Amino acid sequence: MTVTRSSLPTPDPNLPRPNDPAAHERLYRSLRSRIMLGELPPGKALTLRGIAREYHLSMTPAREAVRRLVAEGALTLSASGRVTTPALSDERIEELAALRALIEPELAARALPRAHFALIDRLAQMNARIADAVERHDAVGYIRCNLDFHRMLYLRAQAPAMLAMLETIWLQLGPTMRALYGRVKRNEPPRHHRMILAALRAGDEPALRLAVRADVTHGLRHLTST
Amino acid sequence: MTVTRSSLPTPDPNLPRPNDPAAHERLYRSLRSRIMLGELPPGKALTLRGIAREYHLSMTPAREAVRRLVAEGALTLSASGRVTTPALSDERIEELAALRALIEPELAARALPRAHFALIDRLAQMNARIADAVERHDAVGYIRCNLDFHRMLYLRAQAPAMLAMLETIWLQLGPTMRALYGRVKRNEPPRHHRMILAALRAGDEPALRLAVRADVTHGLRHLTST
DNA sequence: CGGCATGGTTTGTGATCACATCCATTCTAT
DNA sequence: ATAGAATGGATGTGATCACAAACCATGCCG
Repeated sequence: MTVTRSSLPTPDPNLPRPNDPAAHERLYRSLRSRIMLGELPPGKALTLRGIAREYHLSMTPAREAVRRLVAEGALTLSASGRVTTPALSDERIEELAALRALIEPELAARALPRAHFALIDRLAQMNARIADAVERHDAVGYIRCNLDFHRMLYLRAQAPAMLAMLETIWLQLGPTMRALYGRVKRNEPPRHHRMILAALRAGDEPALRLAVRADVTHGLRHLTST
Repeated sequence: MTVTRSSLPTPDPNLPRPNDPAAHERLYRSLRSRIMLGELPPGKALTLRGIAREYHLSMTPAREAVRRLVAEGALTLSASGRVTTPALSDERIEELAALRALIEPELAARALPRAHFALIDRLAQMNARIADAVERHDAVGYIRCNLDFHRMLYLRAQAPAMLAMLETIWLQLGPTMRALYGRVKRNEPPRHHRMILAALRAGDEPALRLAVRADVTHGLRHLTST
C-alpha cells in the first residue's frame, strides 16, 4: 500500500493519522458496548465464526476480542469452549451489587471536591435525557444514559483504575440489567439522581455517599427478586 | 493420542477425567502465577514468539494468554502492540491500595460467621510459614504465603465474584510488590495477621475490618513513598 | 412407541504463512 | 566526527488450514 516510502521523508511519523485501531480492538469495543448496554439477552450463545462473519473478518480477531471479554467477565466460557453471555445467579448479582455499593460512593466522594458547577449542570441535563428514555420505554437508551450519568461524575475522581474496575462490574451486569429494565415498564424517575445532584451542590460528602449507595442498591434490588 | 476411538464405547463421557486444560489455559495460568508472585520485574518486555518458544507452542496460544492477561491489567499493551509487565505510577498504586482497603474488609466480614476453628488454625499455620519466608529473605515465598493467607480467609466468604475482582487487583500489584519486598529486607513479622486471627477468634467484626484494613494499607504504604 | 446409537455438521484449537510496522544497527554525507 | 538516512532483523496482526471434540438430528432396534 505504501507506494514508495523512500521518496517521502516520512510525512507523518506519529501524526494524529486516522490510525487503524486494529480489527480485534474495534470488534472488542463493539461487542463490549452491546453487552454493557444489554442488547444481548442473558444466556445468548455466540460463535467465533458467527462473529467473524458478521464483521467480515477472520476468526483470529474474533477469538482475541472474545477472549478479552471472557477475561473481564462480560462473557462466559463453557467447559467445551463455547461462549455465551452470562446468566447470573442471584448470589452473583448480590455480590456485584455489593461491589458497586462499595466502589461507587468512594468514586463519588473523590469526585466531589473537583465537581465544579459546569459538571453539575451537565449531569442535570443528562438526568433529563434519562427521564426522556423512561418516557419512551427505551430500555437500552435508559441504561446508556444512566451509565453515562455515573461515568461522567466518576471521571472527575481522577481514578482510572477504580473506574476501570467498576466498568467491568457494569459489564457483567449488562445482559441482566436489560432483562430487568425490559420487564419493569414502570417509569422510574431518577429520584436518587436528584439527591446526588443536591448533595453535590451542597458539597455534602456523607449525603453524597448515601445517595449514590441508595441509587445503586435501589436499582439492583429488583434483580435478586427475579 | 486417542488410539482407536471407535473401539471404545465412550468409557467416560463427562467423568472427572484429567482433561487437557487447553494449551492457552495452561500458559495463562503459568504466566499469571509468575506475574502475581512478582517473578517478573516491572517494565519487563515480553514477546509472543519468545513466550511461544519458551513453552514449545505456536504464537496462537501465546497471543490468547497474553490478551487475557492484558485484559486483567496484569500486562500492559503499548500502542504498537508490544507487551510489558506494568510499571505502576504512584497514583495508580494508591488507587489499587484503596480498592484493596475497600474490598478485603468486606470479604473478611463475610467470612467471619463461617470461620470455624479449623480454618483459624490453618491460618495460624500459614502465618508461621510467612515468618519462615521472612526469615529466609525469600521474597517470592513471602508474597505467595501472604496471598494464600488472605485467600484462604476470603474463600470462606462464599463470594467468588468479589474474590475474582480482588485477585485481579493483586495481579496488577504483583510486579511492583516484588520490587518492594525485594528492597526492604527488614523482617516484617506478620503483626497485623495476629490481630486478624485474634478478631476472628473473638468474633469481633469491627475489629476484624480494622485489622484487615490496617494490614493492607500498612503493606502498601511503602510502595507510594518509593 | 421410546431410548439409544450413529451419522453429519458445527465449533474451538493450534499451527503456519504473508505482510506491515517498529527497532536498532550501520553506513554515508557533510 | 557526528547527525541523519537506509537496511536488515524482529514483532504484532490477520487469514487460512487441518484436526479433534462437541452438538444435533435422524434413524434403528427393542
